[in-house]
Amino acid sequence: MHVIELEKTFNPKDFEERIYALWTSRDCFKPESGNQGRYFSDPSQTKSKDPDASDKPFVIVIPPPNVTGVLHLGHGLNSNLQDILVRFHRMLGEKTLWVPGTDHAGIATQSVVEKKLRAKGIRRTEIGRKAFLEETWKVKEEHHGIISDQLKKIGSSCDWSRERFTMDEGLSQAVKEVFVTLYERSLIYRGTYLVNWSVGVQSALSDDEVEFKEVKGKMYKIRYPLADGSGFLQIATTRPETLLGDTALAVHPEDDRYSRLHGKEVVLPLCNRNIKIIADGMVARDFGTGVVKITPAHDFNDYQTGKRHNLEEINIMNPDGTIADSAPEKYRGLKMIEARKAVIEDLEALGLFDGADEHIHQVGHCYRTDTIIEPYLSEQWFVRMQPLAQKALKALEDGQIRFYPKRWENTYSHWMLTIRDWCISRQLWWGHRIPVWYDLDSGEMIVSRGDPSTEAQYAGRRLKQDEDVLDTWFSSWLWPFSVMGWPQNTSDLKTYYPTSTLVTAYDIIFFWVARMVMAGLEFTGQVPFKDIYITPLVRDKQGRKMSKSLGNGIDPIEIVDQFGADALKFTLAFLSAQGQDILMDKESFGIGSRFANKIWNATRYILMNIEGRTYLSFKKILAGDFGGLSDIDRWILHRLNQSAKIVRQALIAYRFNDASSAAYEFFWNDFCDWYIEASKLSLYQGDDAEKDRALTIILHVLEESLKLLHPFLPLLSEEIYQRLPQNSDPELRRMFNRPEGLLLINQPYPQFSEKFENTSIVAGFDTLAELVRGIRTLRSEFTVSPAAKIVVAVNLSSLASNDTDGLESQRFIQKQAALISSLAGLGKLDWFEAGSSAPRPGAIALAGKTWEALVYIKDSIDLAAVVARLEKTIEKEEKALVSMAAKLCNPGFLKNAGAEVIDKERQKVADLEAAIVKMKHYVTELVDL
RNA sequence: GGGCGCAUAGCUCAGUUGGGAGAGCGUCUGCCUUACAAGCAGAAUGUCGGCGGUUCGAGCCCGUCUGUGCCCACCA
Repeated sequence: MHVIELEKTFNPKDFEERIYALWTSRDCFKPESGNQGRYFSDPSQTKSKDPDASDKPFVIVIPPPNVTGVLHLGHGLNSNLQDILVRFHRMLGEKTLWVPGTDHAGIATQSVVEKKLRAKGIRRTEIGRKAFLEETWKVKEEHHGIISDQLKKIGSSCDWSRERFTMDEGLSQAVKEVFVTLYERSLIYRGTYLVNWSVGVQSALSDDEVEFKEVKGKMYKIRYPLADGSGFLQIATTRPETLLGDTALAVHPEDDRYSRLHGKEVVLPLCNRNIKIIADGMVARDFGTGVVKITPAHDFNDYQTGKRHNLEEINIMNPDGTIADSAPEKYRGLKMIEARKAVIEDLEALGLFDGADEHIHQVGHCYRTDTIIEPYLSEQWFVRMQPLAQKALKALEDGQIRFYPKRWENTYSHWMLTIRDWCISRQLWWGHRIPVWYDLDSGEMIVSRGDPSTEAQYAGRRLKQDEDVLDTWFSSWLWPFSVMGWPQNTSDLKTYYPTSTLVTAYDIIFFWVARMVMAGLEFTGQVPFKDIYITPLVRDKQGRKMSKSLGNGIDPIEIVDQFGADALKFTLAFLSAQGQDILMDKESFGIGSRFANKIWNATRYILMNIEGRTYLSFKKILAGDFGGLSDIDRWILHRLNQSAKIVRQALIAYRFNDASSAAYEFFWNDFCDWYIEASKLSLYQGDDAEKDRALTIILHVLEESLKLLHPFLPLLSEEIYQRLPQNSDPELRRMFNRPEGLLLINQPYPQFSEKFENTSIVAGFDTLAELVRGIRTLRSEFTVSPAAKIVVAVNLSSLASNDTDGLESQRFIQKQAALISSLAGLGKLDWFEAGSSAPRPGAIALAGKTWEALVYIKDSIDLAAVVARLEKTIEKEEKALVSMAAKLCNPGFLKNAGAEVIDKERQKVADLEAAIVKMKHYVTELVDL
């Protein structure tokens, strides 16, 4: 065989970039490449379809990261899980597409650019909208490559030829189309309402963009003198400065304390205006004094109350958060917080301030700038959400969409049920400008897909486009179909929409997931995806979110540099238990790193042995040629078969930790620890024919393992796959009619097959493993050097009948045991009979379920320790026996448990009893020794 | 105030139809055994948060309490 040895030291840097470049150079990530879709698009294809493969393409659209952002570990996790799914489905033979792209992220990006300008002493208002946007596009272009390069660096198999940006030409078209259509369907309206105003951004926000935080504040008690001079009313407020905009006081209609005051007036302190006392059910009688100040323009409750009572709405705030001219001159221009202080001081001077109590309450903060949200009266655009929500709710009820884990469905429906209209206008420059024009003369409003100012129809009219832009999510919610070319009926749209699975974190279920379902249903009549996998959140070991301010973030690229992309990917998958946040630090990546190293070295060992060997036909070996399969071969093929089943089931159920750990356990525990060790019998001691036979099988199992592992360690598995002789040697490829090329697009995913199922072989293996472990433990107890050869007499007569196969198995196990546990030799089979109570002097007896052995160790140093250990075990087992036996005496158990269960229990008790008897027997012997 | 999670080995967590408790890391012991010391072999470690219930049988089902985290919500 053609020899390619692996470098002694595993270094992912040697191949990661090269392998990724190889994939892209062959257009592997395009759904048209390789074997993708082979089972259904080509009628002449004779290969049978994978039982787990769907006839439809498998499609994922990436949750577009912020274009000016950098990859954080959350992206790393998210992209990795998508990559695993995509690679798995690709190998199932489905046509597979993963669409990458980025989001223009209005507020975040504009802030970045503003900050940059400010560093140069420039304000955006100084350079104007046009220049500012040019600058922003420049920044976008500079940054754009960062995220995609980082995604490439972690091995993401996205189709880069289909990369999109939320503000590119096509997507802008989609946004306009949607805006105008919704307007035409009366689902978009404009009006003056109280909205969440971010003073930091100086823009309106949607309800979902407000984060409520617990704040230690004060409850101020203020006197409002009655206008008729008959006294005063005390009110309590957390925001005394809004007093300047009060237009009423309210009491509960049935509150006897105040019923005589309904309709009377109080003098608004500091403003010298009279305001009415109204009765309204919104007032809680038992809170404070039962009197509430009403400021319709600066409080959401008061706004509603104001509407009910037709109160005046006095806006006392400027967009920048300072007091407006509608307030008394003294306070104008002060920031709200400064005004608070001034108001309290002035009230105190007037004897109207009754002190303040500590008060903890929830205060809305801007999710981007973390500044306090002010309710602010302004003219904005809104989407009427209820009609959309109804459809989206029904889609969940009908089972058209499904969340993993399922509990997020409650979050989704709860949001849908309590939904309010969506404020979509933002007072920013960076974003999709609202496609509405106003005739400056007539005031007419023109909502248009095109640009009316260039259309003949509007020639000669003075038109001005709405100054505002749309909420970023107004383009994101179209993502699954806009990236496919909608509103054009493109072939991509027809082929790849609706998509299959959405992979995202729970913090954007409202912002994004829910709204995408709405938009999908409204504009395409279909849900945009069927499965929604909600990823865990990555946290530090203390359970805190990773953030810049805490400095506890982990840079995925740093991890790639230190451990390799596969180590990053494998570790994240391994730790991704469904519905459980991941707590980790840098050291956690040792899991993946060590595993990758293990795979490398196992392969290295195998490749070191191929010099001069002949690669045989695995099929023929299966058929019994070249000596056929040995028991241990049957066992590893059985385990591989089982593992393929487990991994597949886990991936289909989005159980990434189960999938990756099943593959891990198979490779490390079964393949490396046992099978490769056992192979040394053949590779070191066998004749040429045996070496060829053994190596062919081991290469086969290795290759299957690489396929199994590919979704989790794509770069490494591809690299090694390329180096296996059956793939690197053109002659072998021709001879065995093997596909040329690449693991990721040419090879099917390992699948379960009945023909490799072999439960009886598992029993044989268990005997071997038990025997070997027993001998190893003894060695360890007696501190016998691993290099020292010892003698063991083994009796396996209870293992199998005396037919040829049985004897063959016994001999095989003996040889394997001798090899794996470094024995000098083994006694003759017939030397030691079952149940013999007279072991030779100097021997220590061992026993398992189906075997007994005598281990000759002359240099025993601590017999007492062995006896003690054995006695401890006996004690433990006897306890277990008591409870198990009790079960069998329990009439209830015998009556209610199934016959099968009872039989199983009986067998277990019998086995345990026998084992205990044996152990006791050995203890006496040991003591006598 | 409502809703949803989580409490299992020193740490981080698995445990999918209820049938004698598991992994990784860490710890201890012995090994540089011609693939791997990023390794190998062996060992120790748990009233599965408390209490009660259902059941022949509960880490798993039900109730309740405690601790803890998140989401939603107009008590000024």
